[in-house]
Amino acid sequence: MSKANVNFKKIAELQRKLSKGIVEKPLDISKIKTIGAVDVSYKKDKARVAFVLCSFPSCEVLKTKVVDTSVDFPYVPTFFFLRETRPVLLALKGKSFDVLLVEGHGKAHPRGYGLASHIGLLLKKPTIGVAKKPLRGYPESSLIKVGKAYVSVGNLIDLNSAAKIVEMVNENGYPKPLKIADKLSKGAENEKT
DNA sequence: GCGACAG
DNA sequence: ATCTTGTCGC
Repeated sequence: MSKANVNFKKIAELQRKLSKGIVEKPLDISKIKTIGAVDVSYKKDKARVAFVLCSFPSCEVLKTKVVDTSVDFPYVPTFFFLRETRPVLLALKGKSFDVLLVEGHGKAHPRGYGLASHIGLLLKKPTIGVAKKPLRGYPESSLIKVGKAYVSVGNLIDLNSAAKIVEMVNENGYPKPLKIADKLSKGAENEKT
C-alpha cells in the first residue's frame, strides 16, 4: 500500500459509511476490571507498538507487550488509521481487556471516524479515543477534554462513560495506561508478555 | 513560499 | 510522531 495508490475520496466515503456502524451506549463502569492502552512510536519506516493492560480502577500494570514492525503508509491528517491500524492490531492480537484507550481520535473526527473507532469496530470491543490535540472540523459535542486529553467515543461506549473512565485513570492530566504505553513504545527493547 | 489538523 | 539548542517558567 502506498499513498499514491490510494483514492482518498473513496476512503473518506468509507469512513462516513463505517461511522454509521459505531455503537454509542453507556458502559457499566462497575463491571470494568481491566483497561488496555496502545501507542506507537516511529523510527524512520519502522514502528514500535506497545500494549499495556492495567487493573481498573486501581490502574496497576498487569501485562505489557512491545512489538516492532514496519509502517507502509505515511501520516495523513484525518487518514491516520491507514497508518496505524495494522501495527496496532498486531500488538493487540490475542489480548483481552474490558475497554481500550487508543492514542488518536474516535468520533471527534471530520467524518466521525478516527483510529479509535476503526479499532473498536474491527475488534467489536469498547474503545476510547484519546488525543493531545483536537482535529479541525470535528462534530460538535463529540469531544470532551479531561485534563490535557481530548476524549471521544471509539465504539461501544458513550462520551460520558468514556470521560468518566479517563478521569478515573488520569495521572497529571493524561491517562496513566497511555503514558506507560508511550514510554514503552519509545524505550523498551522488545516483546514481553 | 504560505499555511498547518490525531501521530 | 521525530529531529534538536537554548531558553523560559514553575
